[in-house]
Amino acid sequence: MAQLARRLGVGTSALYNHVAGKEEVLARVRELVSDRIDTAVFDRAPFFDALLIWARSYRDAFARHPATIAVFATTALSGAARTTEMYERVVLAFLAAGWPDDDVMTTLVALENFILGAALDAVAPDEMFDLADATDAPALSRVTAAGRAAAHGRSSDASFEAGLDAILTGLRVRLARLSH
Amino acid sequence: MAQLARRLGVGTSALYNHVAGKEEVLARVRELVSDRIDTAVFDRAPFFDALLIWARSYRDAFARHPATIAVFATTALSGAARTTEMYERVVLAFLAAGWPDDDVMTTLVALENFILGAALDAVAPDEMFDLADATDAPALSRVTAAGRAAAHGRSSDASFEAGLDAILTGLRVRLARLSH
DNA sequence: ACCTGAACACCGTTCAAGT
DNA sequence: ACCTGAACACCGTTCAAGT
Repeated sequence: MAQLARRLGVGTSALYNHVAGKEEVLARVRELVSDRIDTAVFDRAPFFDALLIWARSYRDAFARHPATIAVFATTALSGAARTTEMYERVVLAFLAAGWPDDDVMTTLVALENFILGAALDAVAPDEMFDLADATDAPALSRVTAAGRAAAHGRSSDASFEAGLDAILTGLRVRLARLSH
Repeated sequence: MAQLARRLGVGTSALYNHVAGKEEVLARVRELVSDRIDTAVFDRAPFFDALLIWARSYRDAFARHPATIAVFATTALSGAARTTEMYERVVLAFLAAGWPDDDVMTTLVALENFILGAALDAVAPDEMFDLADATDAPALSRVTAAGRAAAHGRSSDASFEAGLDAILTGLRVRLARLSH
């Protein structure tokens, strides 16, 4: 709140004329994040293709607000109407794809878990491992170097795409299994 | 620090005789978490079976320290020898399974992203959606109710298992593809 | 309707002073 | 070697006072 007020060139207490407190500010930021998630894609693309686009926009939207990811992941969404709207659209896409009612949320949350974890990783420093420890971990330092050389651009992007590809492959299998 | 000192029945400043600051405390907790992750399983079980056990113990270990998940996911590990040790063991298992050098870290981090996201979800309240918003989102509230009825126990566990199953299925396909 | 400024109960960190 | 207690620069929130 202090930081926000400073950015606005105003006293901290002035904020309380507009919001109830820190919690409301976070709830509103969550709405801004939700607005950036592309749900319209479910209208124009096949389910699994749309899921890929949706997941990418989801991660990007959250990565714009690093400090809030953990808060949002663990805080119940109350008074976040536009976020609920986003969920409703995705749930409808799952159902239209033939997903069984009792497995939609389980699967959606599983996918979300990966997306939020990847959003955290996206805002992490690219160099997670010290060179100091490298001598004690030869295999780790070797594959880290090999991975960095292979991945053009941010390695966090490569991990996100790899994980997303894997989980969507697995979900195709899951859907086939569930609708035996 | 204040909370920790209070728990120890000591003044806050007394802590600085033992640790350099808050950051060192967090680094040490990270080591405690790493110690709880089962890496020995890679010695006694086939790769993908071991990966399943490892991932479960990883999530459980982190879920024990909710407040630290986001910090650990975004903070470089310096002076975390036992955490590096954990990574080294897992990397060796990937290599032994025939994983190509330049794709080990990409895949490992992808899997970790899911695990950390699931750990965040595990400490979140079980009721994420208000009943108030339910009227505006009929499909969401229907599948939420159906999911809760189907999942015996915590729904976050069901999501973790579903996601883990999907991602491991996808990784089997990925390994087969990479070693064409 | 919206701001300021003082006040309160908190933080993490430092440092002189004690034993 | 390890603690206390005061001090400092921060937090989020409340409230009386101003315009």
